[in-house]
Amino acid sequence: MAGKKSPNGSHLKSAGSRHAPMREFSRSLPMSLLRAREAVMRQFRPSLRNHGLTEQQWRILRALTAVETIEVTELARVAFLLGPSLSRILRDLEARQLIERRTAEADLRRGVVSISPKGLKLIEAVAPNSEAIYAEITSRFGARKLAELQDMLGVLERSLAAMEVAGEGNAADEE
Amino acid sequence: MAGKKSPNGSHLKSAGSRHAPMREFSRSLPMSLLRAREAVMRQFRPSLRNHGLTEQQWRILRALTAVETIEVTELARVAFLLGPSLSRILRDLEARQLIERRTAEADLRRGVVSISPKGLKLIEAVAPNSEAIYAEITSRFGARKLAELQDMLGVLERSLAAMEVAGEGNAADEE
DNA sequence: GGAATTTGATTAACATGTTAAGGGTATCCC
DNA sequence: GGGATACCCTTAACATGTTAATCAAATTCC
Repeated sequence: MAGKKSPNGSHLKSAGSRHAPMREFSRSLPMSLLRAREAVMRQFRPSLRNHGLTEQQWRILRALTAVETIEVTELARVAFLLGPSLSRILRDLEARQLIERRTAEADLRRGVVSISPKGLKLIEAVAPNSEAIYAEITSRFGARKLAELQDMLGVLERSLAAMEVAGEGNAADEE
Repeated sequence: MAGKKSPNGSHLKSAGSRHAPMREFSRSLPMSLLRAREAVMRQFRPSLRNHGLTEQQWRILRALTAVETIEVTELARVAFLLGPSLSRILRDLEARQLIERRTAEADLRRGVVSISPKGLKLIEAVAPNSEAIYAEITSRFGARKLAELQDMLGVLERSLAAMEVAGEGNAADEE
């Protein structure tokens, strides 16, 4: 190892700082959620990468295995991707022949997507490994605690959904 | 509204599908964490945006207010950003004169960063609104439940940290 | 003390996140 | 029935995520 590592590489501010002691940064809810999610995804990424898939591409293919066909808008909702990201990814997945698309006869604006045989084959190659990793995570953290955590996340999500409109007229920061 | 909205825009697969009933996609842990975090960040982004800051830029400035100076590597750890992202953002923040940088005298490889007066002023302009939003979230979800949730996230994180090395030799997916 | 190695930071290249704008269809409604 | 409107999807533009490669500086080790 090069260089004697300084204790932590930073100098704390003197007590006489003129700022309120804001909530310790690393303990904020967004950071907690970000770190937890990253800790989880770090487990999956190598396996996906070995199969030439990104996390988002996997999400899409994975969602497609549950249905015969699905409209683009609905797919965006299910895979939790924004329209522009989805457009790009579908273009690439189609070029790789992992999915098939056509337009709805009844409404030419709508696109309809389905997974291809080649896509299915890929999913089947990756799924066992993913399942094993998921099982290991469940085992380490505890199945009951995992279910409890997901419940809480769901409640949090619904709690905040109510704020969407309520906090719209928040003076101070409007343009 | 245009077009009669189909029930859900997708057609479920027939019961005779040849695939195991993988865990319902939207209930996977990664998706739960992603949706929860997005629900939280959706509350903050508009305010940050009104001040010309992205989420990550805010994280960096926010972290800088807690210290007099900090080395780039340590900042990356605290703000939970990868080196390349941090490099780009620091370049931009420096161009906007929101931060100041120099190199460590003892080790010319290391960069040392601090927030500028202008950066501090910006933080002080944004912080009250962020605090108010955070307080509203806490109030809606419940302070006790929030603390409990963050505990669980911390435990999850540490549970998975142990997997990093253990699962390295996982046959099947190696190159 | 100098070659080999390690380290800190940046750059490169590609994929996605995010917001705004555009283009083609479909619906409203007069 | 045709202009206004709403909708679906895609492009555009810029910022970040992610991995690999690069470059300079510092260590190691002989």
